[in-house]
Amino acid sequence: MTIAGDTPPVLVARVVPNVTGLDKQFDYLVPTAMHDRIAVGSLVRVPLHGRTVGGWVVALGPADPAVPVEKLLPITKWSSVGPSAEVIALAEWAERRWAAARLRPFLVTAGPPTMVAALPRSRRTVVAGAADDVVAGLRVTAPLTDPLPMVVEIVRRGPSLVIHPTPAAARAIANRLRKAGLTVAHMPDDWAAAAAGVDVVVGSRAAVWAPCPGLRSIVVLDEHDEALQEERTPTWHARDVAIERAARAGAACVLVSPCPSATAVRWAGSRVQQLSVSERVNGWPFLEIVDRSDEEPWKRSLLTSELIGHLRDCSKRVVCVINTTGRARLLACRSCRTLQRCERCDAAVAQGDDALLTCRRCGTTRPVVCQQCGSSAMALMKPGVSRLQEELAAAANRPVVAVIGSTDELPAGDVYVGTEAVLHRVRGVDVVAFLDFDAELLAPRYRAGEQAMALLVRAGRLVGPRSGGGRVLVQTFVPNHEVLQAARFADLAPLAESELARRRLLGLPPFRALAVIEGSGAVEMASATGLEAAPTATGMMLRADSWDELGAALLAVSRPKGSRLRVEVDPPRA
DNA sequence: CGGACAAGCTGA
DNA sequence: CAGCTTGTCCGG
Repeated sequence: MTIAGDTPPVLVARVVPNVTGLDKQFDYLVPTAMHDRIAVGSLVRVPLHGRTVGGWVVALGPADPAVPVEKLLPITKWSSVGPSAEVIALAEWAERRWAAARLRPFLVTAGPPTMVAALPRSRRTVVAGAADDVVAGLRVTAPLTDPLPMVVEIVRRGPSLVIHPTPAAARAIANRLRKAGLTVAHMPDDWAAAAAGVDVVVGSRAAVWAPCPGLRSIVVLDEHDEALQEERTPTWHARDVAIERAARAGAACVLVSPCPSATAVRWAGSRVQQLSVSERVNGWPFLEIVDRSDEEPWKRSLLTSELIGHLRDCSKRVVCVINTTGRARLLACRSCRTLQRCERCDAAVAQGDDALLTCRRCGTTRPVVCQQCGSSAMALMKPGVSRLQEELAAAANRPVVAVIGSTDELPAGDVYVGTEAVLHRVRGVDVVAFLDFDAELLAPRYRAGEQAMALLVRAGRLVGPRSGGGRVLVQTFVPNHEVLQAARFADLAPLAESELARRRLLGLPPFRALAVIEGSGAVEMASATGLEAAPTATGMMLRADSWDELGAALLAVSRPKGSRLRVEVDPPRA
């Protein structure tokens, strides 16, 4: 028999330690003195295995009758305000959605970058009006549409999260919203201000986890951009988190893109807002399609006369994009015409910047000598950036800068050549030329079409509107490809429809769920899930009817011990 | 993760 | 059998 007041109520906190590699949760006693400070989400310090570690409270409640209270240790210290209980629940959803089997990475992303002892005063100025709620759904813009008026209109209707894939663009949007008279928290630096309450919280993908009390809408700009997905596992995607978070909060999710992903199109259904025809046409750059299919096969060159015309016009700044690095990806002997292959594993050899022939499969290297006849004269069947720099410079009669994926300062120049990464590094360009666009368009990835379209959008933003003389030049053997036709006529609706039909037919997202498992033990783990599995070049591909089913199956199997496995749900490179 | 502890190998 | 490495287990 217990007498009320005799023993204080026992409050127990479930804590996720902030320790990498320790994917477990532990229960601790909440000392009476901390009852008013500790909430779900709080950052605390707890004793663990003889040391003190930081962690997050993810649940609070009475003691579990099955576990004697005497076994529990008390929380050492309250450290900081943390994510709200809603965000903790969202993280638990994401843990399953991306089969993470750990909460920590989501909590790190959602939490404050430095400890927050107390929240500042709320700076919210807008008052949510129930009558004029934001319409959730997809807004299809054009590459050159300024999204700010739309964002301001949405933000004025209640507390909002605005996500942009690029940190620099997010910062610029934050500044412009401030100028528009709104109170803004820019993530991650203004975490405490966001938690206290502002009109709008702005940031790149991690900001989808930001605190935002009274959340009314989430706007995801450039929804198609792959930078919205985390590249490390768990490979969570800010668009999918935004959709779930808004649904849970009863807020409106607004996805904005000139080239929405199939996922966005399917999610939106009939809730799609299009621009007017004139806004569309003016917002898309001029696309110049160079049809290479009637070239004589033996004369095929990546330097078409259309491209040379632009290169020789010294008033134009030109960026050439080719997704082959080094000097060549494929070579043939000029005297005996043998395709050069690896002497050890038979794969085709490539020529890097060092000029040696290297096997891209097994790494074997040899000097430039034909395996068949010993000649050293090679035809470059698939030339790369280094070789094209020389060819382009000769054709242009002016210097050409090769941009090889580094973070160094970009040398000044008027003509550049590089992989698609060059599109992130230059500005003020008149012409972007895709030398071999078919490598993007027809790439063996199920999202190749939308990825190719995203490149056209990026290029279009670099060159500006057709009225300013900007050009996106595309060299292709498939000029009638639906992606090119959609961009050319600034009308993506037919493309979206056929893309969805194809995805449905082939059982691909957003209709079914995909994951890849890579590393040793991949085959065993894949079969243990009981899901539909197929081998890929580097591992196993799994498929399920829904993300729920996929996540549950992946979490249910224990990883074979000693295996070094990497599980990617919704793999970014599939 | 990081400490504790057990099992396995080596040299005297 | 001390001294060392390697592997497995566990934490509230």
